[in-house]
Amino acid sequence: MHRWSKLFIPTLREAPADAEVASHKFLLRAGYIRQLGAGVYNYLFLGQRSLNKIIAIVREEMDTIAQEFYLPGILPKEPWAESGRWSTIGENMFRLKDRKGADLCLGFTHEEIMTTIARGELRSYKQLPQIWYQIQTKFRDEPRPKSGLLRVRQFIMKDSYSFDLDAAGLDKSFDLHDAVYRKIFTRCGLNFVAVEADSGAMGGSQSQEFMVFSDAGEDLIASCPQCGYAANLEKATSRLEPVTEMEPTGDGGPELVYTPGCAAIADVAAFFNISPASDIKCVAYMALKRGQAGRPDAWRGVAAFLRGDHQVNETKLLGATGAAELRTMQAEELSRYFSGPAGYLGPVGIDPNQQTLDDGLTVVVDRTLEGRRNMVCGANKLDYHLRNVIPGRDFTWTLSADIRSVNEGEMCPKSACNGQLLVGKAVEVGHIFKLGYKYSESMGARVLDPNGKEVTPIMGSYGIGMERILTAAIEQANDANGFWLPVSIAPFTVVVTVTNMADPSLRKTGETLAAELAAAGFDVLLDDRDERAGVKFKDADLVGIPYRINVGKKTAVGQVELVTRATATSEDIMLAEVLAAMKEKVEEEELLEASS
RNA sequence: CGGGGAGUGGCUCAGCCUGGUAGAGCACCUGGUUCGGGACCAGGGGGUCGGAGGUUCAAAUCCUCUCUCCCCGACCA
Repeated sequence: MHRWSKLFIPTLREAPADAEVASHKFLLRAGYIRQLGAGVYNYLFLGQRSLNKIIAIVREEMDTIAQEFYLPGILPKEPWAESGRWSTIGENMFRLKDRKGADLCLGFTHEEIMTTIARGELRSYKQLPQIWYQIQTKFRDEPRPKSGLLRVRQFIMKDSYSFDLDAAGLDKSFDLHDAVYRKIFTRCGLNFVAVEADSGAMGGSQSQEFMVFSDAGEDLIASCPQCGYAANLEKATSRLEPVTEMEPTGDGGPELVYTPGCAAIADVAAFFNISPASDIKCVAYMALKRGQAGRPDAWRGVAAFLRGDHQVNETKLLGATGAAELRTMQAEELSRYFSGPAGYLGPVGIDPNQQTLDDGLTVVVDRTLEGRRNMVCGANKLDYHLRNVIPGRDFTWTLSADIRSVNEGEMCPKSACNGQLLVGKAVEVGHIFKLGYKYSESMGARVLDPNGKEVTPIMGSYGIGMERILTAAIEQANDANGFWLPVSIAPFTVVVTVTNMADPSLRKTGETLAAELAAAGFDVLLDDRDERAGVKFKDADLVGIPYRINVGKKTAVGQVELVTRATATSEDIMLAEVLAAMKEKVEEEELLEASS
């Protein structure tokens, strides 16, 4: 049992002006955390207590499929140089030098380090599979830390790594993680969804994120309410309604039309009286091509063409082109690749590269343009557009790919489903993905297979952000007065609020009740502060404890109030029945979690 | 890195435009009265106004530089 009067729980009546999102405000107001710097926080008593519970759940579940390690947070340069990431990660890695001048960095993720262990020790297929994990502090010099604990520069991560003999083995390790992650998030009371995610330009065949819907989230998720399809917008696809094509004019060939002042899609659509879906828009990028085999990096022009009512998805475009980075073209670059001004760029008359990211202009068209007819596009000439343009007949491209973001309301991509997609913001709490051979290959991890042949183990990498779990839990369960956590991760299960400590009988009843609850195994906080009842109620509502027992006037008739924070409901209960009632409450909650 | 905003007791903020040597509410300490939804009265402690430089008789206030934090974007294995 803990006594509030002896604890450091610095609640705030008002949220600091810096806090914007709900979880940030409440973590501060409830005395869970205090800020030390941008994206760097002190975790105080309640915050640490909750995190410890989260960690315990993660550890307990991970132990069913993996072995816990603990790797250093301060790391030498060499493994990173071998994998190539010392140079590709860039500014997000905290770097430092030791007294001898040797390069070091702070742990950002541990693929390289785990791989050094694997290559040093694993010799035979008989030793596979291996799944190794750790729960450890990670350091990332984020360009923009934000939203309290949501995006920080130091955080606690459960990261695991699997080593398998072949792809089938990796599938199994991946599926084990999928199942365990679902258990973990369920036990933490999160209302989560598993979504398909982009696996990045660096190989990797499958990637899945675990998301909790919240407006504080930084990712956009497309989901189908009918069939359960869900994907990160970076990956999501959809089916489109058929488009009514325009009738050709004149001889049906491209026709130059004077369109003064019509640089924006809306202007063009209005001028021709067409839907933006019949217009072709152009977004011009410079793409960074990584130099192969010691050759230097180079910026190459990329023109993306897609429907006027669609938006380029830069993650998809990165994947389609294999570029390392994208940025939009600047005026002087536009004039190098195009003859016309911005607003009048079009695909007709352009000579696309044969090879992606070669010297000239790489032309990428969105798949939805293929098969379309009689479209309108810029004429690469100020104040002129072309109509009757047919992709394939009137222009060609370097490659055609899905490079657009789906929009809410489009049809679910599953052919058997006719649901309409929803798009919502979400917080990423976990990510599992199949790495492939990138690290094992580059760093020389090898084992002998049953035939005595040397083979490279295939890897997977899996992460959970501890603070993200806490943050997401708060985001999904708060009101004007505070928040409530699931019993499993709350710092305390129940707070016993003695409404008036000056009354010896109330004090004694509260003490006895709290002791009984503690003896029965509940995490009990006794609010024995010499404060007015109103102050105690406000604090109790604020700090995330799911249940409260008010020891007040009704003790005269042998009763206390049991308040359920989530529903803000109160029931009068005989003192003798409190233990049973609390057990019932907690069991109900666990059942609810288990069935979700 | 681009754009915007903010740094004044622990918190929320006023004062700045138009220089004259710092205030309110909450919090804190003491005493008293209260005691079921952030009480009241009285007394009290606490601030080199983010930092450096400059202008001036005089700077929280004007000027220059700088640091930090927040928001939008870029970015985010």
